[in-house]
Amino acid sequence: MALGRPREFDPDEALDSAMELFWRQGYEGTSLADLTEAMGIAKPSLYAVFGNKEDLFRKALDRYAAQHADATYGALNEPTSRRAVERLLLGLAGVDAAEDMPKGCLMVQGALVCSAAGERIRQELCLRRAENEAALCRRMAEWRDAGDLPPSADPADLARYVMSVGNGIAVQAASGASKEELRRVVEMTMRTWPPV
Amino acid sequence: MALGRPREFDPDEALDSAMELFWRQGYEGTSLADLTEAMGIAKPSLYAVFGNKEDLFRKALDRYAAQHADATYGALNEPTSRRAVERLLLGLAGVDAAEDMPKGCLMVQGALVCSAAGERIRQELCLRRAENEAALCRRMAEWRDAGDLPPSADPADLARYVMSVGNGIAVQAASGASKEELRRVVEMTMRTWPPV
DNA sequence: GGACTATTTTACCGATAGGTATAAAAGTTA
DNA sequence: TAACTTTTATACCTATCGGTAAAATAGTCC
Repeated sequence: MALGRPREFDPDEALDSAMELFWRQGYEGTSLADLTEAMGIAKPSLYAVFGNKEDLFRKALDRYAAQHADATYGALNEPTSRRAVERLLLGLAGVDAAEDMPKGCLMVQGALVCSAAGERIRQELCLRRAENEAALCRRMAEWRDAGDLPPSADPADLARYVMSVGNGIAVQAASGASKEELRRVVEMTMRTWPPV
Repeated sequence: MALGRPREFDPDEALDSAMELFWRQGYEGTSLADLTEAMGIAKPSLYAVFGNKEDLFRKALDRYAAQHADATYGALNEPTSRRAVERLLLGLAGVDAAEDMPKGCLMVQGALVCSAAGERIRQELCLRRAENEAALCRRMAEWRDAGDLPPSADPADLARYVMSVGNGIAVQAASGASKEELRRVVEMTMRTWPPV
């Protein structure tokens, strides 16, 4: 096995570097020259292992989800909406304002708007955000049906409200807000949960 | 007066076109070719009247503020925090999801992240968002001192919380949320105001 | 009508964008 | 050692980026 010349770089490490760069500068704000320099490889190696720029971004997005976002969305497993929403928002605040990582959320600032060339990536991010909101919406319905939320509560409205706060936290983080400041935003949101 | 060949385009109309394009595609996502096509003028005319791309964006930002944002922030003149915050958030929702305009907020999505070349514009937007939050913070202190908010209320925390919801609404709008959906986010936020 | 002035059009600039062809290099297998 | 396979580095491709020089054009003033 292991035919041919062995690869000189670790694809996972290189993907981490690409992810951090996309996170910090966005999809269209990151050039292939930026990427190859940060990843420590040349363009042909990048294309051989990761495909084109769009493929690489999708792989970086998957890695972002696995390493940073998924644990936060594990909050949906909490038995009560209060504990879940608090854990979710605190998790987002922690990821968005971590000391050693880019500020903000890759799923928000990776391609919030873009040129025509980046439209497919923008829609991909829109879809992922919508999926997260839909998952939260389904859980809201379960909590309501279990009596954890009032029968009059609208699951879609509650999910959209929580994700609005979460996305707002992402913008505040990208603007330089500290983790402690964001924690206080979460605290104020939770002080009045549920808002019905 | 009026020496020389008369200008064939209306600078205000051209600036409106540029503003809408920056609003829809962001600072770096909008090329000079995009701009000149939408504005209906050639590059030398653009440079003569508006300066370079960065100058043009700043002028578009000023026009955005004058035509769309300033009226919303007039909500700060309301005598009570409840009326002000509700008017502010409803105003943002209305601007961010207006039918005939790009979705979202230029001050958020104009340059939330960018390449090194756009860093000055990103900081300019950060500064403007911070100024808006600071203005809201000052009003919160006044409302608190006037007895409209509890003495324990922290103006900075309240302002950051409101702007988080506002920025979250901007992201939701850019993701396709309708004005009615955003209106319900505001309603839930106001149902528990103040969150102290 | 001619001089003057500002705007238009056209063509162009160097730098960089994403992407690839080619061939040298570094291993494994026989 | 020779054949084979994969990755490497180098050089290059076309298109587009932001920005500008030069000349043609369309008005006003005398």
